[in-house]
Amino acid sequence: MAAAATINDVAKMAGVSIKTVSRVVNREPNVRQKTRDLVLKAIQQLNYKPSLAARGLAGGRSFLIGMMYDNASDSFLVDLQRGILRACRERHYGLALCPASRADDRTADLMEWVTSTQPDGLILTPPLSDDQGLVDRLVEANVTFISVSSTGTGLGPSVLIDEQDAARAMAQHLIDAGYMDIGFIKGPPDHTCSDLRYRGFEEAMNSAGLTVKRKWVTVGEFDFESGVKAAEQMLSGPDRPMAVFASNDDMAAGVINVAYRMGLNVPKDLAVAGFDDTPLAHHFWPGLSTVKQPIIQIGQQATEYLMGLFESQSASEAGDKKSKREQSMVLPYELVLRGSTGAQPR
Amino acid sequence: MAAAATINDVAKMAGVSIKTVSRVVNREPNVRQKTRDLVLKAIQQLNYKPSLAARGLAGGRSFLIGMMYDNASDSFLVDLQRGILRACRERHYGLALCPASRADDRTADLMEWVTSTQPDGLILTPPLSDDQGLVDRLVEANVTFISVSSTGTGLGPSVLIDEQDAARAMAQHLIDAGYMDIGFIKGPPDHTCSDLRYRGFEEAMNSAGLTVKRKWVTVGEFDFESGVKAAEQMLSGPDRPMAVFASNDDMAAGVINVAYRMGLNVPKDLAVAGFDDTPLAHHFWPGLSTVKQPIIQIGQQATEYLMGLFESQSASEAGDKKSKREQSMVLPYELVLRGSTGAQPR
DNA sequence: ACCTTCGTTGACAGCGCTGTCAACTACCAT
DNA sequence: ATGGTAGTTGACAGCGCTGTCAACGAAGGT
Repeated sequence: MAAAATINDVAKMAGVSIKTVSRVVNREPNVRQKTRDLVLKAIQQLNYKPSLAARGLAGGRSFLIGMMYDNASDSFLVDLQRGILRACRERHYGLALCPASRADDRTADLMEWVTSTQPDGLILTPPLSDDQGLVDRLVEANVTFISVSSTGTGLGPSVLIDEQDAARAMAQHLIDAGYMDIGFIKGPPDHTCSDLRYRGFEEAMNSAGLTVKRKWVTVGEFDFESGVKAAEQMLSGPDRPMAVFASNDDMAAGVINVAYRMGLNVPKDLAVAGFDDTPLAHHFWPGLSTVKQPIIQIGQQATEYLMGLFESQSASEAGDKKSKREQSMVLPYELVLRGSTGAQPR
Repeated sequence: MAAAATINDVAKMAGVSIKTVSRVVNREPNVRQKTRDLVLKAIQQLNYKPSLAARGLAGGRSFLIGMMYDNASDSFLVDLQRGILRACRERHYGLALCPASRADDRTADLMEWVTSTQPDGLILTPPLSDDQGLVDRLVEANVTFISVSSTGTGLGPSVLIDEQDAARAMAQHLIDAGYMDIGFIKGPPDHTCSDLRYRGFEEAMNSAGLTVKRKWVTVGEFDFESGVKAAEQMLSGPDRPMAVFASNDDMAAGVINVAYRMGLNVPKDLAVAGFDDTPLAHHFWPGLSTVKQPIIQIGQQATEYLMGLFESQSASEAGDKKSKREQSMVLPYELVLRGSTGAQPR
């Protein structure tokens, strides 16, 4: 393993003290431009990379971003990681993963992970970001965090899309395509997005003068099986909807699956729409119309925002914690229309 | 943030020196059982977790396992991470992710990541584990690594299933089910498993006295689109196979997709088999018959093996590097039979 | 000219741990 | 007893970096 250059080498080469190098690396103020250039040049020439371990040990920080997740879809996790890593790489941060356990006392487990890993900031994915108990403990432990794809509990900032508007737009698309009788499969109530997506659907229906039939609204678990179950229930009676809007793709896949089994043609006999644009969505025939969240971007932005948070926090220390809270960053979604709602064949 | 206990606290509580605590934490020999118990008790009571940063800095190690990947399927990545994390957690190691860039000089990029992150060990996933250029550079840089789900280049150990036998078994299943004319979609040639899977298929065909028709063997890219392309080609002529065995699920999904479009009933008109058991496989109707690799277990075992490697390496230092090489660990696969090959409906 | 203030820089301690090495304790064979 | 060996423990330096604080020089006010 090639011996990596240390801060000492850089200092010697630039003819300054190691402290000055440290200042340059950390973008601290009060370094003359000339000196800074000198140091930067030396850093480049030696291909110097600061040691996370040493920085962490000396500075009392870990240079780690934590990502806590549970139960999320694989593609969501991988894309989010991609975004986070992209942001981390520039600033020489590392990513520490924390999959939630299935243990009884999950919150305690997670908090133990936090205190033992000591990440400088934490990214929460749903449904953890909607877990009031967990969030309370995090605030109490003074951990800087941000949630993604969820409004969260109102106790931390978040990066997300306008879920309600996205659902409204998709429902509108169904209505525009001539589908009047539309069923809806909600997500589990512990995800705040479940409610928002439903409200968007409702909004579109109402403004089109259509009524939402109670018996065509069911609750699922965001997984394939619950989509199957919901569809079986919704499609079995003589009075069945012309379209089903599922709160996510996995459940929509379940609906399509049931439709096939019942010999229904999609989209002729039944239109189906999903949410999330998982790889699944375009592997189906016909392709599944869905809402695409810019997950990678969400991950990257959330990470950058998070870093800004704890860097400013340690600078000003006490004080304006509250001012930073409750802020959220809304990114644009994309309606992806495929064959399952009668759009172009793929 | 609750102040975490340090090694000093533990030492004081147990009435020993910090060095002894260190020995216990690191499972070093030559500590009396009585002393060890005393220390362990103190560790438990204080809920002491050693600081990765300090350990790394002092010991010249990073306590990080690196995971390098490129282009793998999301579910593979997430499951592998799960396994690795499981192994890491016990031993207080961290996981550092390194997604390969699309850059021209990918190898240089990866090596830079290695020298800057300094993981104690590296886990390579296909196709990186089959990249001779990369592996050579790793050996040269004296990095301890292991590959998963791939025989690799013969330069490092690996943890995997018997791909050839698995493919043989699946092909045998098709033959037993009465399918005689079977097409095959290979994976890309830079994955060693592509060849192995094909050989297993060939083996089964030959031993059943069936001939492999050249025009029914195509090469794909392990993605959905290439499955579509291969299927279109294979199924368009008047002389088409009764079954298609695709080297992975994504391509098999492409085949099923084309079958639907062409109005073919699966499995009546066309049986389809895949490989990997991605979530996709049971989201389709009918369910896709496939081979399940115990990915989580592979990740865990690979990690444990890897740790054993570099721990023994630093102990004996020079010497038997070669004896450890070329070893591989074979885990059992599972044939998952679903509707797409005429097995029970789901 | 003087003192003040601010911007710029470096000396130095120490973060929590491990490696080295020396000391000390058994215990065995002579 | 005597020496030798192996097992057990602790003192201490130092890993690469940052925080603190003090020193220095330049700019501005009187």
